[in-house]
Amino acid sequence: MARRGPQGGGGAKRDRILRAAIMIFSRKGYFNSKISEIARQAGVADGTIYLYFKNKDDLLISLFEEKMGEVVADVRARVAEGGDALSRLRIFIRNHMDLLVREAGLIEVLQVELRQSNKFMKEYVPVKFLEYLDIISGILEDGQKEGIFRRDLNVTLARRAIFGALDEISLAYVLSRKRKYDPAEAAEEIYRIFAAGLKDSVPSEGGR
Amino acid sequence: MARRGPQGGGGAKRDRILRAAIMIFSRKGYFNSKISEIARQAGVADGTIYLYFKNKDDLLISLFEEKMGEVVADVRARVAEGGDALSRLRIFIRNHMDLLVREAGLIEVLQVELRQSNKFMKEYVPVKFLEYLDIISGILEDGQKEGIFRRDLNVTLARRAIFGALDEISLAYVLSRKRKYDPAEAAEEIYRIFAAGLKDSVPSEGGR
DNA sequence: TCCGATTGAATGAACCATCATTCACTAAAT
DNA sequence: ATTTAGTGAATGATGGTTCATTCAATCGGA
Repeated sequence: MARRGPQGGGGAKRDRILRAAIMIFSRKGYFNSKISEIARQAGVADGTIYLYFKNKDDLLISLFEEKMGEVVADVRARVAEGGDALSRLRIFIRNHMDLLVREAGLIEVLQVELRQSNKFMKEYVPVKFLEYLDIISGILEDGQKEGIFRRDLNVTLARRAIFGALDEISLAYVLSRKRKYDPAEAAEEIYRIFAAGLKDSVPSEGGR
Repeated sequence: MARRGPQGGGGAKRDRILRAAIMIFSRKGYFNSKISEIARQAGVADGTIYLYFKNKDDLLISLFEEKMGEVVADVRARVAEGGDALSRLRIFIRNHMDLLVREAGLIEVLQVELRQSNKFMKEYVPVKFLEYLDIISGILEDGQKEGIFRRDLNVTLARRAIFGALDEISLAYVLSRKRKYDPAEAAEEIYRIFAAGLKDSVPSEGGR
């Protein structure tokens, strides 16, 4: 079970391959990336990759799960430092945007390939990604208990909205080479929108 | 210029192919869809596709531009019926969610392939998609003039946030076969969040 | 210490299935 | 008869995967 390469554990070579894959996948996308390119980038032979990964798909999945796992563990720790739900929401948002700088390649792969993957990996469930979303749910539910957020807020929907907003802004950032805005400022603006949006309510049969 | 098939204009056969492509692309994704499958689905021979489209990429791009063009024109008309910025925002959001039902396949293709396309079509700029985003900007700017939305709102960021939220929720809807929520209700919840979020502000050094 | 044997990681050329694309041909229309 | 739409089998390129072989490290007997 869970045997995954010559040494069995997390070898340096395995990690070199994973890093190379992030680099190549993020540049060209999964389908346009060749195993031989990844091998070259990692400084190993084509065949070596198959000592550590079952096939090309497995390489992508391992990348999703392992790297995303690190990200999730990291955010959890950071968010735990926050006080009330509002400040924790802010930390979460801020952290997400900071990831763009720290882990640009990884984020780029996740953003583009995670969607695609549903189409060609029928069996795969992105566990770690769901955990990431659960962190948001947790904050929202706590906020309701604390009386900060609306009680009738649909948490499932709201967490998706928050993630979607962050994701889309990250995407725009990553794609435009111009870097039109600063991630930290963006985080603050997004925080303001949601902090106000989750808190108060607006007449349901609104404007004219 | 813009010659694109035997009849030159929008033939019925051309449209059959486009519709078949939406169907197949939405099921398997661009790279896993075979021209021969699309041909079979459309009831034409493989070669016929090349009478109407330059190549596989061109088929995808045409699909983006033409179908998205129809969508944009349609939303523009609907939004124009609204009164103030708030009610127009609500119409826009509601319309987006309704599209999920009316144009499920198309939406699915756009959501998944638009991101990918940046990686392998270096020259392609998704004009119609940007127009869609511009509709949101327009609403937001009007809202500022009307004194409904914060003057210091970063419109570029906010429109991305709104689109991102909608897009992510649509994605969840499309992917989960369970249909956990109703698009109309989802639209209302999203509207409430943003209506409140764009309007009021929250102390910038919040929390604690 | 030295040397042959054994082990398993690493290699990369070759294999072969998969499609996108082409084009010689047929059918229909004018 | 000539032109144009449509066909679908054949072609050629591509690239994931395999596996026979090489190489280095470790081991044990003298």
